[in-house]
Amino acid sequence: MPLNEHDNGQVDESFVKEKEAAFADFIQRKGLKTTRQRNTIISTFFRLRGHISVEELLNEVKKANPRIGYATVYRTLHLLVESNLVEERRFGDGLARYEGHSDVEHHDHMICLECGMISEFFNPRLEALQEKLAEENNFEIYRHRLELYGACKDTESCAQRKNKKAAEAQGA
Amino acid sequence: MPLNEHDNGQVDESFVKEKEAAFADFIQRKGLKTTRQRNTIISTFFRLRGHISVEELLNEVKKANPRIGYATVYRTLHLLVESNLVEERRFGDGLARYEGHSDVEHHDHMICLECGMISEFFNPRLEALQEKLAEENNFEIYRHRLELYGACKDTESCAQRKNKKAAEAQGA
DNA sequence: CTGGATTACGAAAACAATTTTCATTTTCGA
DNA sequence: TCGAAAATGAAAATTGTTTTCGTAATCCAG
Ligand SMILES: [Mn+2]
Ligand SMILES: [Mn+2]
Ligand SMILES: [Zn+2]
Ligand SMILES: [Zn+2]
Repeated sequence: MPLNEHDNGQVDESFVKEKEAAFADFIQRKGLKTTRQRNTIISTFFRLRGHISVEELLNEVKKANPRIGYATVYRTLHLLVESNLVEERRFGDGLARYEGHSDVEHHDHMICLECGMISEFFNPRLEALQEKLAEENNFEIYRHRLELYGACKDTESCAQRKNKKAAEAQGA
Repeated sequence: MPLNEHDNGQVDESFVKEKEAAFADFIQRKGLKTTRQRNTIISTFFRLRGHISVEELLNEVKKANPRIGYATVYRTLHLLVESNLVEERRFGDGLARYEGHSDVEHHDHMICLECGMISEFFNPRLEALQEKLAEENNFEIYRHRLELYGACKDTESCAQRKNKKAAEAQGA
């Protein structure tokens, strides 16, 4: 079951330019070198939406430059994470996913196990409660991850699909 | 109420017996066979505390029977998970960990990135709040995971160790 | 008790995601 | 422009886990 993003829509150019500049800055500060490949990769990455796997990214990158390989994509993603422009996610399907949108504002995820939809949410009370619990345990939080796995109850309901499956299993 | 990893106490025999019986039941119901190896593995597993990796378990198992191999340990752990006697966890270090204690009561985790300590907590308000947020998003939760990554602030403080490291990085 | 179909075992091979190696190319400051 | 340092890409290596396959153990019908 692929974790699909049901989100089309365009990314605006100024956003991409901003990220490219921030990455260039990071590269500079670290004394690394600007390369054609890295530029292609980050510019491609920030034009994509959602939670992108390495393979997805490489496929897109290859459209611009088919000679770019896995290693460089992996390496560049590590740099993006190190520069705080991108966050790595793992939703339990065995592959790393990367997201660079929503400006590194923290958020958590709900993952529909039926259709793969991933939605994001943020709730200050929830965050505060975590801090409170950490405090009580004499613990200092650097970061956290909260993932809700389940099914959407929307139109065409994934939750219903799940029930049907359960019923079939009974009958069998 | 954090049960921490460095807890040494003994596991009481009745607990182990109970789990062995429950597993035997499961094996029976599924029409599988009772084997010496599986018995060794589960009996070893339930005598261990904490969040056990496959390698840790295999090492212990080999003390009882050195001929048991990885494949059987993996296979038996899958059965334990399927039977709901054990839960699989992944705390981001790339390996699966298994826990069978605390009677499958749900709980979440705080992981100290300095000393590796894992403590467990449960808070009904936090759980309720998640349900409320799911409801608002028209989402049905099957399960969730919440992990707080950070540092303990106890004696000898891991948090302090972290600060020292940061200071050194500055100085360099 | 068996016989023998069924299931399990274990060593090794296969896998999948990711990292590393290494020969070659590119970058960039002196 | 030169050359040290860094980056690239193809391929090999690594890591955690799963599968294969020949052999062995289980267990129930007879
Ligand atoms: Mn997200
Ligand atoms: Mn736990
Ligand atoms: Zn859905
Ligand atoms: Zn600690």
